Amino acid sequence: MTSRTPRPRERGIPEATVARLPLYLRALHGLSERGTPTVSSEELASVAGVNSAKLRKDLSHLGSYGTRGVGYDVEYLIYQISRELGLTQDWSVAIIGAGNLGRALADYGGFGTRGFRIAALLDADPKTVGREVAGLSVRHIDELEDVVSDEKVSIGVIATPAAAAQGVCDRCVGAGVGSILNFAPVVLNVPEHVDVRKVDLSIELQILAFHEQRKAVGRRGPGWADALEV
Amino acid sequence: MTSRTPRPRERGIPEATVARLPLYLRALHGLSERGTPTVSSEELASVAGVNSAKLRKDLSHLGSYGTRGVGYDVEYLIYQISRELGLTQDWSVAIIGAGNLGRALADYGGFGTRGFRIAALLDADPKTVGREVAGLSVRHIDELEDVVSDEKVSIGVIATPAAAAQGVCDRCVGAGVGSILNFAPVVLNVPEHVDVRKVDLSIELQILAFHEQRKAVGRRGPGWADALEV
DNA sequence: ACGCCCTTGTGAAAGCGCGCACAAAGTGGG
DNA sequence: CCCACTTTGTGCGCGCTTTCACAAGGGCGT
Ligand SMILES: NC(=O)c1ccc[n+]([C@@H]2O[C@H](COP(=O)([O-])OP(=O)(O)OC[C@H]3O[C@@H](n4cnc5c(N)ncnc54)[C@H](O)[C@@H]3O)[C@@H](O)[C@H]2O)c1
Ligand SMILES: NC(=O)c1ccc[n+]([C@@H]2O[C@H](COP(=O)([O-])OP(=O)(O)OC[C@H]3O[C@@H](n4cnc5c(N)ncnc54)[C@H](O)[C@@H]3O)[C@@H](O)[C@H]2O)c1
Repeated sequence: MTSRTPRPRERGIPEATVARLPLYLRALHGLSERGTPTVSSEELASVAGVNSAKLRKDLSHLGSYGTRGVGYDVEYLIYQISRELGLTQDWSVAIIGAGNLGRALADYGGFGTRGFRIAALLDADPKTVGREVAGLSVRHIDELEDVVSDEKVSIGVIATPAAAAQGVCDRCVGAGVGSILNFAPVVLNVPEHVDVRKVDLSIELQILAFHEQRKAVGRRGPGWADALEV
Repeated sequence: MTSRTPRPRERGIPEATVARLPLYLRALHGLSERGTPTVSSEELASVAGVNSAKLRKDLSHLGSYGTRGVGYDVEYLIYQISRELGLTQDWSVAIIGAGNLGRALADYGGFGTRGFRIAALLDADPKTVGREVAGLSVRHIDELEDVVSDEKVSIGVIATPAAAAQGVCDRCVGAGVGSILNFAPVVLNVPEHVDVRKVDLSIELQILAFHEQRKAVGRRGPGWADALEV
């Protein structure tokens, strides 16, 4: 019981922690640019918008990289978090669907800054294929398998209409893509070993609407909705 | 104990449930379009990609809208969830920042379909102001307060560069906006009564990279990283 | 009218995540 | 060298979330 765990980083960082590490990383880069050499958990937590105890516990999952009485060395912590997240290597990303969203993503500078390289932008529409976007020529969707294989693409970003998303997803998986970021408003079915994350604007707005309505009901006085009930 | 709760919907639906209701709603709309009259928790859960027990517990927070032995009436459930989320009324949304992302959002049809109306698209750049996007003329950021007040905007979408986001956010809050959807990679500080949700591409990619790296380590055999440790 | 079968709604248990509060550990001053 | 001060790393309890498992409830066939 008192025997300390031999490995600081056993196996498996809590998912909630993983989701916050990029947040810390962003905050640390901000500090780094301002030349700050060290930072306390209190300060860093404040910048990242989280509780300081949570921050410390999160970081403790990577190892003991802080110095008691001092704080964390900014550069060293950036390196450790980056390594843990796998950002010390480059990742090739393919964006499928060169519509409004796909083009905005491709054109977005912030992508490349963290080691993500846009290997290709693909589309099915002949009128869109060949078009130049952000220094990339839009390629035809049938080149997907070649692109994934040649460019070692491991992350696919789906920005096609909802109806086409599952089909595109299947092709990505078949070609060897291991992770998918889905913008289309559908639930994608994938094999066990493939990770999917979704971004859904509409869902976010609906959640905001719910809370907004709650506030409105509060102002109006509770109980008004009873008139609608049977 | 056996006395049934007088109110089916006491007060406060769990946040995790609220976040899934839009998912169910989307699935139900799909079923509705296909003319399906009723659906069981098992089927609906499958379409929405969740566990059926979780679905039933989620729905039970709104009331007892199912029929044992049969399932849920699709249209009725759509209405109940919509009402709970506050989608039976319209919400005015202002998009601030008419760059790549802001224009893509404004041009996105799926926005309006769930009762969200884009009241205005604003920008600070004189070259962008006046430009026509998706039937809207881009207005100057200084009109923000007027727009919010005149159009009863309660939700603000921030699509400006990170450096401008907090300032824009403050102006939104000052003008009376109660909810903010933030695309800029910064943590926004807002008063207690304002809700903020964020969408961050870069974070999503980093989370995917983490898992991708894990898979790679697994294939390569564990323990290889020890060589880097002191 | 009755009983079978299906599905809901929900206790209960297990799991996970959060944050308090504090001991341990390292720094710097005298 | 020692002591006071600062900050980390974490044990612990609490509340939220998920999942199981099943009793209660309702339709439908006979
Ligand atoms: N634009 C937004 O702000 C926004 C917001 C939320 C969600 N979305 C979702 O993102 C997706 C894309 O949105 P958008 O506004 O860019 O749509 P869009 O219609 O502008 O672009 C879709 C593109 O996908 C291409 N495409 C269609 N089928 C394809 C296939 N099988 N393979 C490859 N490409 C194919 C089309 O040719 C088109 O260029 C949609 O699912 C939409 O619901 C968009
Ligand atoms: N494009 C993407 O795919 C993407 C992805 C992830 C995150 N983001 C983030 O979304 C935001 C917008 O991205 P983008 O690609 O559209 O950038 P962009 O540079 O194309 O557009 C930003 C727009 O905001 C306007 N602006 C600047 N200051 C303003 C102010 N004070 N008030 C009003 N408008 C102002 C600019 O004039 C410009 O039109 C950025 O913070 C970016 O980091 C974008």
